[in-house]
Amino acid sequence: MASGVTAQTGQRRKRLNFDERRQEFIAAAIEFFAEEGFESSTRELARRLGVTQPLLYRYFPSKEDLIGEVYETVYVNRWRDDWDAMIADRSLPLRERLIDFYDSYTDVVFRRDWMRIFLFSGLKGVDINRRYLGRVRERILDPIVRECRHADGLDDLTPLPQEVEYAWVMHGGIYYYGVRKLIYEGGTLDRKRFVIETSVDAFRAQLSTLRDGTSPIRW
Amino acid sequence: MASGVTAQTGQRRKRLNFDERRQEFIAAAIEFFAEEGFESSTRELARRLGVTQPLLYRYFPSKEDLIGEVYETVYVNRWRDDWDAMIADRSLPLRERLIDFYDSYTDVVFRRDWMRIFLFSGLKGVDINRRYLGRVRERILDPIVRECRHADGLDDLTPLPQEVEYAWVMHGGIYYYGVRKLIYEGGTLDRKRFVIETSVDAFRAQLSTLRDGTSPIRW
DNA sequence: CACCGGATTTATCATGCGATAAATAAGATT
DNA sequence: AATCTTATTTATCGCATGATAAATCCGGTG
Repeated sequence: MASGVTAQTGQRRKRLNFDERRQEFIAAAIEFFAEEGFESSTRELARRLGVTQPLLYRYFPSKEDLIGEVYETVYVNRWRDDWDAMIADRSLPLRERLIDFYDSYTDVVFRRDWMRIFLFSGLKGVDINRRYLGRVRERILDPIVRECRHADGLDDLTPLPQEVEYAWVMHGGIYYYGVRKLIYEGGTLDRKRFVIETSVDAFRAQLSTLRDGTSPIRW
Repeated sequence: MASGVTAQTGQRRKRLNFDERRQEFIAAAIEFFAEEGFESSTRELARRLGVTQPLLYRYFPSKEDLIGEVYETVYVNRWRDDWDAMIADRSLPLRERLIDFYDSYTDVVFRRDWMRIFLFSGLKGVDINRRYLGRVRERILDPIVRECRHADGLDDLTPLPQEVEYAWVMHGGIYYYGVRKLIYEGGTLDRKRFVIETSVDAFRAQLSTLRDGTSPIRW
């Protein structure tokens, strides 16, 4: 088949420069590996792209390098830098901030490709998942706990370990809603708003009782 | 190498009957596939068992059949039938029942092999995950909500959809604690008890406000 | 001891994989 | 129009995979 003509449609395609073409391949790789797993073949990926398999090796030295680009694009590029500000903007009520943040955050992660890539790479034991979760803790959960402490009139904003652990539980509860709907049930996210509001409210209420020691467990 | 002598140690092994040998293979397959994924080779599995690869086909018609046995053993055989009774035993306080149940439930699912098998099979899109979650809902979450309604003095115990959805969130929060520790962080579960108690307490408190409509969201 | 039957291994097939080298096609440059 | 450049394809290598058939081993039985 001639170049500049896609395999599937036979349509003429504009010739892209190296970087654009590379990005096109990465985008297709995300979709492909998210659905089929990283063990799927470069031949099948090339077939879906309408090119031959050796062409991929013109743009990426190895399959593992291509997968690395997939990680980078999904985990790093989709992270939104305004999340910090959303959480910390004290001109708004804390409840509103947390709900707005999780609305925005789940717009990013409640996507089939994001979740499946995350699950696949986590099972491979790649270090990037650990790094991502470290970032969640530092830039999301710690700040949330700090804002809660501030809203509750505490002077020392330093998060207690049990506060962070419980923030993980709230976070996980919301996240697992997405996993269940998108990965297991294949359904819609029409109760996302309810889940976020309920989780945030329950978290805030429980966090105080956790702190002032009325909870039966202390560390 | 002669039969009855393991490949690795050269030790003599007692000759097992067909069913015992089969179970031995399944147990090894669980460990192996949990760690390496279902795409890993039957040759490597056989190597770890100290037998040759074609021997597996004496006990299982195909790799897919062996994997089916893995599912069956992990999902069905490890389910404990006394969980229903633990949740419904009204001679004990509800809080205690829920905590005891989740202690027991997480003893089963907070295991690296269980979780990884579940994640791998879920990503494969096998139907067994959906069936498992259906069972969780019917035999765990619905009963929990019913017991909460009973404890709150309601006559109609029929769970409302938002009650069940929120029960899923609590369940997911606890579950995700295990995933995070066992899959991503590779750490210990030393805060399991705290996570369960906090989640259960927050759930019970939030469930009432959810029900009597003080929550800002209604369906 | 001789023999039978099932457990296990050896040998092999067809297929698919990641990767590389060489040939070709097509747009850009002069 | 002729030439250069590079994107893309064709051909191929070495290796691993799931699966099958035939040979071999070995414990149990007479």
